[in-house]
Amino acid sequence: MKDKLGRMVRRALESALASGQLRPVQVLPSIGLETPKTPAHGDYSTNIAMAMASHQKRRPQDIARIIIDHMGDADHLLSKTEVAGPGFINFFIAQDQWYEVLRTVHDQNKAYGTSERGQGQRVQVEFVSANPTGPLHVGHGRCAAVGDTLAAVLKAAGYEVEKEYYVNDSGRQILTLGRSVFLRYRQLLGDPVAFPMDAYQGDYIKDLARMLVDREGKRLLEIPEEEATGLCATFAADEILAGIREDLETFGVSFDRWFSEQSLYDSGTVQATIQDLRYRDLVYDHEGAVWFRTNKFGDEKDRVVVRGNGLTTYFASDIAYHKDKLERRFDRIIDIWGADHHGYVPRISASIQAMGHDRQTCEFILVQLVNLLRGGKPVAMSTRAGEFVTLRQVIDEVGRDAARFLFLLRHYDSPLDFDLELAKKQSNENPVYYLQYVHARISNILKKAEERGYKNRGWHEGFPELINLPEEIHLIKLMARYPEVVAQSARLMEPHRIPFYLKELAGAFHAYYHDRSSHQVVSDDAGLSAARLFLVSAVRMIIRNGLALMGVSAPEIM
RNA sequence: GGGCGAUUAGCUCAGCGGAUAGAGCACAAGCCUCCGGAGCUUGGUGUCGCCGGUUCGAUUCCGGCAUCGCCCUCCA
Repeated sequence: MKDKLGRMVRRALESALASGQLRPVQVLPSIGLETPKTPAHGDYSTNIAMAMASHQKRRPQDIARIIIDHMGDADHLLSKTEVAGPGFINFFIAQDQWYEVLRTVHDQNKAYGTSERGQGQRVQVEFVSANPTGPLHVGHGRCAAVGDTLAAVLKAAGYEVEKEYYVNDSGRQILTLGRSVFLRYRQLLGDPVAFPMDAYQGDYIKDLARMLVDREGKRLLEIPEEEATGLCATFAADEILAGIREDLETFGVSFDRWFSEQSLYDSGTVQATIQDLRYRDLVYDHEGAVWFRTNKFGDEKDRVVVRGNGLTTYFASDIAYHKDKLERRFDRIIDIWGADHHGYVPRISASIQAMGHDRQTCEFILVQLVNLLRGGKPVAMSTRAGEFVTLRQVIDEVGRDAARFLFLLRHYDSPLDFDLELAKKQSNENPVYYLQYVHARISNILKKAEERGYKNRGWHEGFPELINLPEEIHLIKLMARYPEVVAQSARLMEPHRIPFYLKELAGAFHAYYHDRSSHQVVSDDAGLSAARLFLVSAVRMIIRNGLALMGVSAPEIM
């Protein structure tokens, strides 16, 4: 609808320019169509006349009038066009055109809302990527929900999307993990060895040690400590990673690829990358360490890639990792991180640029922290002491649907208060049920309709023009906006726009549904019933499609 | 001290440079002979943190200031 109108305005503008009634322009201005807040301002409006006013040296109202005079409307899309306010052109869509929206929704069904704006460009979305040194916690859950939904939204917008999890299965934190497990292992076997503060404190370390005792007995005490620690590290990391995969699967998040950091060392990519940088004089030696000239590319200072002790930093493998990503020829690379990593952005951007790519190729989404509450009171969390509420616990307590939905109900820029009690409430304070309820309700209506002899097929044979109440047209207008919402969500990389839109649609439906005196869907009037079934089943499709983008189920009964 | 983000109704938050800034919660009063009350209807609030700038037009963009959060290791 909007696209169609946009093309009409463009043609009118071109025609007006060709006629000489408007001064020639270097480039055709882009035509912004928006949905006015007030219905009195039409279904769509454009500010094009005001935008051109200064260049044209004429009153916006005059320009608007000229454009309108050049507009053709062969399809009778519009019922009224007017110039209003300081120079807006307001368009009123003819009522019968809205029925087309219902047909489109039904014809496209699960594809309704998708678009081609991505033109098949390849996008990689990397998210979660938590170290395999402990279970996922709520913060990772938010990143998982945001990343998975963004990927789905981008896919719906015509991008080819790959989801990836970067596994930090190398480096010091893995050694610490191995050491922690080995110490717990020794303790379990009666060795009263001290457990230091810098080891991982969580109870899951003890569980892993217990598994090792069951599996290996005392064997690890009889081999060199370094070897034993290494075995513990590999064992623990594998177990924890398996747990992470399982948790994410339960959360409905799947990845196309799990990329191992260690593989970058095994293949020599890290060393090769540093060599390459050295060859191009992008790294230098200083005080025994090797530094990357990130400062030359916008970072506040240079960064160490090889420490004085000869070990590479996390940053070193991350450069190699991003080099690998770049070589995989994605058109866009999106990294989703917790906001506490924001200081890392400039150095990654710097390294992208240093490797000869446009720094814009890699985009970053920084997801703010999650404050976990229970009944309004903060839940104590300390990773250091190993006390945190895991994603698994949250899913078990409030359910996957509520968790995913609530994680998406804030712009990722804002810190999120996640209240466990609220998430469990089946009331109007908890919006996820509000949406699912619409789906269940309409499902029930359709079921009742079938029982009364209205066959599914028959709805299409109804007369949509019987749908003509203002509330009904309002619902259709909302439905017409859905593809724009998805496209916008993709363009701005803002998944939260989906649940906000769906809440609005759900509210409009509930209001419609409740006025039974004039809106009874299934009645004795067969034609009207068929038409209204056509309307509400379209609502159901959109609710289902939107929830699907968020990874939230659309139940038929609740 | 430096960086990033935020600041909109009592609370939690939406808001694509546009016209009279919205929603949910909370509070109050109503609504089931009915296709599911996990619902609906009706009530009213705002110096859009402050000061400048750009613009025909700024809650929106830019700069400064204030406040809050996070970060600032040869940690990951």
